[in-house]
Amino acid sequence: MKSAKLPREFYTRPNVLTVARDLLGKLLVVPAANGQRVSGMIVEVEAYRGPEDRASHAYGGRRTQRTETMYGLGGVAYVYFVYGMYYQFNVVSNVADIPHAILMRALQPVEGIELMRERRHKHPDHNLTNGPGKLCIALGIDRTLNNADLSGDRVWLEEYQSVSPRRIAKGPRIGIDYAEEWIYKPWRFWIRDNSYVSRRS
DNA sequence: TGTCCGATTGGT
DNA sequence: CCAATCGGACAG
Repeated sequence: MKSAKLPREFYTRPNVLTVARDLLGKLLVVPAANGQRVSGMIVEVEAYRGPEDRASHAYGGRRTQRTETMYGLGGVAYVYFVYGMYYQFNVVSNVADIPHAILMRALQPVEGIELMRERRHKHPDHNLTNGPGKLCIALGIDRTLNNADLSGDRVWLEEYQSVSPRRIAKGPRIGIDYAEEWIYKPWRFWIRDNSYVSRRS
């Protein structure tokens, strides 16, 4: 079957948890410099629901140079830099001025695996894209892709595999110990038993 | 401008 | 368990 980029309407839906779950099984594609497709199936995500979500960068309506991307119309990439060395790739959802976003936490490599191995030097295949920082390295994602339109040709998502609700697991998000009561929201979703899901908690 | 700290990772 | 490593947010 022919793959098509997900339509704008996929991203602009109001419930960020629904959009997050629906991202599982989709293909994230980032062409390399030579045009070669490098891609992975999304197997783990986390939803961030600003402004009420204490874990979100947009908590309390915080609107700065960094968070501005999340206030745009759904269907763009929100890429930011953390811990002095890693990028994180998010998909912005909902309509303009509602700062919802979904973090890609893990992928299952699909295309361009040789290039991923080079970029993730010395790591075995199961460790190429099983974490939010790792998948950005493997796919060559950096801050130049911040605010990139997902209907454009620099980065996009496609239909790939359908995932039945039975196969979707959920639990608390990772690495947000500062988020008070929002720590416990089960807004992390992953494909059950998939060996590329990130391990840490 | 100064301080604090992070939506992580890899090595001890 | 902990260091690496530096930009963002915010106080002053």
